[in-house]
Amino acid sequence: MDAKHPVRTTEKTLALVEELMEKGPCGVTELASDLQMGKSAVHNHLTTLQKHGYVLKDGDDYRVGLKFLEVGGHSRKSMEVYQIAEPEVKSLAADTGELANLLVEEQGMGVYLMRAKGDDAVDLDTYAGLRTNLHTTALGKAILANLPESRVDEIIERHGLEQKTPKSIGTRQELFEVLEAVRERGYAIDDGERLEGLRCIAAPIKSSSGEVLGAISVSAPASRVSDEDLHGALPERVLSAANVVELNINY
Amino acid sequence: MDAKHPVRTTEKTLALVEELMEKGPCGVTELASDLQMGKSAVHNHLTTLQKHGYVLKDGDDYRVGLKFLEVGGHSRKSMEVYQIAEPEVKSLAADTGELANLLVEEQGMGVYLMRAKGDDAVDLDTYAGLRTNLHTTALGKAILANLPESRVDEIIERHGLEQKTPKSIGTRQELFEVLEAVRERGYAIDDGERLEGLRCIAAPIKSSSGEVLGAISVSAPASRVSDEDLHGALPERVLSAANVVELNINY
DNA sequence: AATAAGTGTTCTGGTCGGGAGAACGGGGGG
DNA sequence: CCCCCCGTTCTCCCGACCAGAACACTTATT
Repeated sequence: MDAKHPVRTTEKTLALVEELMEKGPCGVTELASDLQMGKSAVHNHLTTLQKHGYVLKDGDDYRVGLKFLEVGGHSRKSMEVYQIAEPEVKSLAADTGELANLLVEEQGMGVYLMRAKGDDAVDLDTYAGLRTNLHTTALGKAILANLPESRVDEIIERHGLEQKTPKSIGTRQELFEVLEAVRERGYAIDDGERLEGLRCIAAPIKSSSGEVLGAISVSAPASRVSDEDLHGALPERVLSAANVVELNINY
Repeated sequence: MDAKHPVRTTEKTLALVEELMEKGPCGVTELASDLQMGKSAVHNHLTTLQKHGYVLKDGDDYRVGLKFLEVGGHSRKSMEVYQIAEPEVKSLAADTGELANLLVEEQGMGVYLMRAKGDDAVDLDTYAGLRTNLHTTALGKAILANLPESRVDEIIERHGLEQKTPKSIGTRQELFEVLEAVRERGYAIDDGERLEGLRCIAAPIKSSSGEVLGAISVSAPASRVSDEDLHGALPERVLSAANVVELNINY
């Protein structure tokens, strides 16, 4: 489903925003050379974005503005799965003392909708809105395990199976074996695949018709998660949270 | 500082996104008639936005995607005042049991960066990213009170003094009197101006050079805030939270 | 001080692409 | 079965995007 008649001007604007996001605040000339555009074009785009609040000027540098947060925040707020799961994720974090997360799938990528920190939680560099490859996290695996096989293949084709660490899943074969195990267990595990020493347990949120709406997880340092915990009390607590959300969504 | 050579194509894209945000998911024809554009133009813009994750297609309807949350979330995460104030706002909410907020000023408007709910917190329809006129909230008044008079006048000229409720501040004169009182007290109050029965106390966060970086607040139903609390224990707790943030920002 | 080299901003014209309008395809209701 | 309305595709013309040059500053260097 590609754009047959892409609006090139809009694509330039978006490229500008994303470049500005990655590099942080910077000036017109630098952006122009990075994106191979003329200075005047960059300037026109930036002032247009500024006029509408999407970009701000700090002295001579430009940076992305909070208008994106308004649009994105509104979008998130209007998602049923967020509204219902939010309190559950918070209490999951409070009960376990660890870091709890909520992820949804969008265009084959995982998007963190929120994170809640318990009293002892590790501080990962995730944030609301962050995108990640589904096959690299427990959250993503919990979602993939509940998508039709054809859909999973589409996602592999579109985004590949990038290996973040040596432990990452690297082949289609390996992925499908892991997903089968997830389906049997009912929850997904990440034991140091994403980050050495970090253990993660995730459970899917499914609608009454069986469609996956997202996934909930808890992340904790391996030092606080014994091997028994990894397949005992912790998954149970995560599954129970996911279950409460499912019940509330399906009335 | 208006755009001298606005990129009209980009403005159409942005208008499309904002219309889509306000109306929620809807189809090409409806958007086209709302924005007085041709169907093909709308379609081209939407597919372009979709290609980059800013818009999604649900059946025949389009809706805004979470890419905005990624950009906005990244922008928020990179703000020093957010990084430092976030834990303080959370503990403010936990201590008081009420709703705590963090607001910053951008282009003359207030933008909520976050909200944290205590155990008894009321559930307002604010969300991270929401924009509000500064003169209508305690948070905004705490900020305005610490901006140069000329800046306040610019903001009045740009955004007016819209009256949300009959109690709202309606004239420049009235606003400046209120701001003077805020400066003397050190904190701002909203006693039912924004919402009948809601009381709100806000304190500014200032850098060592005296510049306002944002404001912190607590919102609670009037039934739980006695008149003594309104000028006693509660402001003290809010001021202390703001103070901790100031100390951490200024090292 | 005067110069040079960097910046962001403005201006203009040519040319490339955005978008109106018409045509297509397909799904749903009378 | 037909009709109406939807999203999508197509084509061609006119308008707008943007390269490049000129301008107005600030800052570093001589």
